[in-house]
Amino acid sequence: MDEQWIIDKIKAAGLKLTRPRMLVIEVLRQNKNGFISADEIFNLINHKEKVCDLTSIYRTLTSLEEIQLVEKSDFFGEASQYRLLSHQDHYHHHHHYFKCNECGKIEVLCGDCNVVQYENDLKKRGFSNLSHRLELSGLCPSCNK
Amino acid sequence: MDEQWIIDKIKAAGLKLTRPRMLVIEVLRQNKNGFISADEIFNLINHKEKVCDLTSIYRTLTSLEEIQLVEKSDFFGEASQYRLLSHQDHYHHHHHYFKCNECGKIEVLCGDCNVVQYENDLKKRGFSNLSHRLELSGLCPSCNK
DNA sequence: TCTTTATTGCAATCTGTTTGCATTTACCTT
DNA sequence: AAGGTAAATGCAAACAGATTGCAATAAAGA
Repeated sequence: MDEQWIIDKIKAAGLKLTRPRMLVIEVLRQNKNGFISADEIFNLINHKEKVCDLTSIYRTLTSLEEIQLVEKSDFFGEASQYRLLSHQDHYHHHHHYFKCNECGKIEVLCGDCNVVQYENDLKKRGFSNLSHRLELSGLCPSCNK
Repeated sequence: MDEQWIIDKIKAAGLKLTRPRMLVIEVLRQNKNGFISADEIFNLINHKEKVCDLTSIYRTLTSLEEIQLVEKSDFFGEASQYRLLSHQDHYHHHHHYFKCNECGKIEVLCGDCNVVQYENDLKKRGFSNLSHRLELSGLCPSCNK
């Protein structure tokens, strides 16, 4: 594992650099930009021999989410999916999601967010502290043939 | 129960007018425009004596969702919530949702949908069959004081 | 190396939901 | 109004995803 900033961030948060954590991070890194479930992480880590418990994976993911290294997505009531936030994500934090109905893959869409207009209208109606989540689905370019 | 169109719709779908179904619909009707979980429905129905099983409530909700009398919402990984679709909803079917972080209530927001622009951009990039779901959260007008 | 405290593995538990199956009920036919 | 049939029910068991308690272990500062 190279990415020093990840290690720095973990240490800065007062968390220990343990084996399960390193394994989880390594899997997340290899899954760059994609989402993956706790169970899938578990299977990838343990496919040769059992080296890490599922419980520890959940706990690791929760910790890493707390220090903003990981983002959790609950997409349409299915098992939660996780992804490693990139260095940039920390500063530019808002995303939209696309899930393909064919291959099931979840993509992060980086683009303009015109929902902000909508939020402004709501503020005028008395709402506050607004945040939102936009989830799209359909067919992704590769399944759309 | 008055609303004849509900009964008509159930019969038209070839479903029987059973007691559990009537009870569930009655609860949903009294909860007009709001979302409610299977468990809450169960408790409302059975608060005096047990007259209907939770299993039947789930099955009823599934059936009613299939014939588009009920809408299901999986909000941020919590228990699924359901609401009765109004007569109009059948014809004008797209909504956005707002969940208050304080009181937990989910509201249906009827308003313009400027996400359509965004979908058009995606179509140009090869995506198709797009649909979306917009979930907002924050403080609702009554909790925002 | 020693000590402390966080973290782990395991088993048990939980919540929300679904399934199998024998019994019951709505409702169509007569 | 009674009877037959397929659909719907209740109950118990199973399920999936996730969390918790606790004793054993391991990371990292002294």
